[in-house]
This record gives sequence, C-alpha cells and structure tokens, in this order.
Amino acid sequence: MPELPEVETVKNELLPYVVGHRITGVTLVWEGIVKEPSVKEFHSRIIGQEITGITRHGKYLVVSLSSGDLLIIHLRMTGSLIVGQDSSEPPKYTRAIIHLDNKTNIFFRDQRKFGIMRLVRDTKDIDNKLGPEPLEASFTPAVLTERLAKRTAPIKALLLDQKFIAGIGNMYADEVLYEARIHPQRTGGSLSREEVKRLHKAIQRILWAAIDNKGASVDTYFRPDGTEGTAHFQFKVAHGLGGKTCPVCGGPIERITVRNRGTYFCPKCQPEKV
DNA sequence: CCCGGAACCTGAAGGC
DNA sequence: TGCCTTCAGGTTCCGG
Repeated sequence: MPELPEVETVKNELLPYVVGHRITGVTLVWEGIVKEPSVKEFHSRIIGQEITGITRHGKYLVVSLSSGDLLIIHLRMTGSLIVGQDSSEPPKYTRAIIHLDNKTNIFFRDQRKFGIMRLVRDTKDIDNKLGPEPLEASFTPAVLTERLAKRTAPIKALLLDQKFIAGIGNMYADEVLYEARIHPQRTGGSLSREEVKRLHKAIQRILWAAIDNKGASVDTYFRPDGTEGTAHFQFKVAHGLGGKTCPVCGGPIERITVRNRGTYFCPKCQPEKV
C-alpha cells in the first residue's frame, strides 16, 4: 500500500528519469484511470509537454508540465509507477503508459483499478482535503496537541483521516501507535501531554525510517526501478504480524477492527487504560 | 463540523 | 479441481 514513505520514494526515484523530458504520448490501456478532463482533452493537453518537476502532497503525486498544467496521480492501494524502455513489454495490470522522448516509458500498474490520474490547473482541490504534512518543520507537538483537542474519534481513525494529518495509511498508523505505546481505540482528546509527545515523535521517526528504507513492499508496491523497498522488514506489528510475538514484552500481537480497518497492536505495551 | 459505516473495485486466498 | 465467499484498504459519500 503506497503511503507517504512509498509515494515519497516514487517521487524521488522517478525524478531523474523524467525531468526535462517531453511526453510524446499516453496509452490508456484502461480509460477509466483518467478522472478529469475528458480522455480527448487529456491527450491534447498532455502530449508535447515537458515534465518540469514532481512534488508530493500527502499520498498524491503532482507532476508539473511546461504548459502550467499539473498531472495529479494517486496510486491508492495497488498502484505503482514502473520505469521501462519503449520496447519493453508492459507489466501485468498496466492501466496506462506515459511515453517520453528519451525512449523511456512510465508504466502505471494497478491491480484493483482504484488509482487515478487528473489533469488540473492548480492543486487547490487536493490541498483542501489534506491536513498538515507530518515531516514538515511546522508540524510541531503543539500543532498535534491542538488538532487532537476535544476529538472523540479513536486515535487510529484520526491518523487515517487525511484531513487530520496527511500521508498516513493503515500500515504506518499501526506502527506509529505501537512505537508510541498508545492503544488504537483511545480517543484523540484523551491523550496526555506525554502521550502526544510520544505520538509526534513516533510519527516522524517511523515515516523517516520508512523513507530511508525506500518504502514497504508488503502488497504490490515496487520502486520505479522494479525493486522492492525494505521498510516492512522493520515492522513490529503492522500488516499481518498478528499472532506473532511483540519484540518488547514477548506477548502476542492482536488483531482488532477499528473503523472497518484491520488493526494490529500489542495489548500489553499499548494498554486501553493508562 | 464531527463521527461512523458502507460503497467502490478486483484478485488472492481459504473453505468445502 | 472448481465454485463460492471473504478479505484487502484509500477515498468518497451519506446519514445522524
């Protein structure tokens, strides 16, 4: 599942292949991947444009074009962007191919067809959906404290809410709460000052460590060169480690459901009552 | 605004 | 072997 560290890695590793190059064509193997504008207008506006940069907003990739248009890409759950040669066979589940003038193809693979592309003039509509970027300097413990105040939703649900904080998904939410020793069902507003500090630190440490490891290849995530990230080797609880042993207390990792999402945690190290 | 639940989608995995 | 059900989860929508 591409979350902030995976999307950040895709951005970083895609950049050298694409910046300064022109898009010579886009093959839409599945047209439904383009949400906006019409397929016809999408083609006419994107072909011939030079890629000038890529940024990340939460889990969104924003590819800037010389025309001023922005190509917004969201990989959702099973999407990946793989670099290949013009002559290479499209990987399985390829939904779109971006052809560049350097004989390079970007293959947009996506098993479940949830990923999207959108051509827009500005990023207002995605930025309005996103809370603070957790790795920016402006995301301080005080900011987190203020946002948690009076919230009655479980902390796990808040971490998954992109408007509360951008970029965290199901895997990293579990890892962060484990690291912070906070039970996923605790309500946001009930966290002590000490717990909020631990949570803030855990968010930044877990996400930076995952970026250092080029993301977690637990499902269908691959780096643009087709290799796997290694962040999942550091997971203590997330993604199917239920039943395994907590590395700290030796007790079993449990699985519960929070907001219809599989949630892994250690009941001993993350007690419900403090 | 806040909260929770369901829907969207498709392939993998498990039960029988 | 094969049919059927269940599960996975980022985002969006809807109801209270």
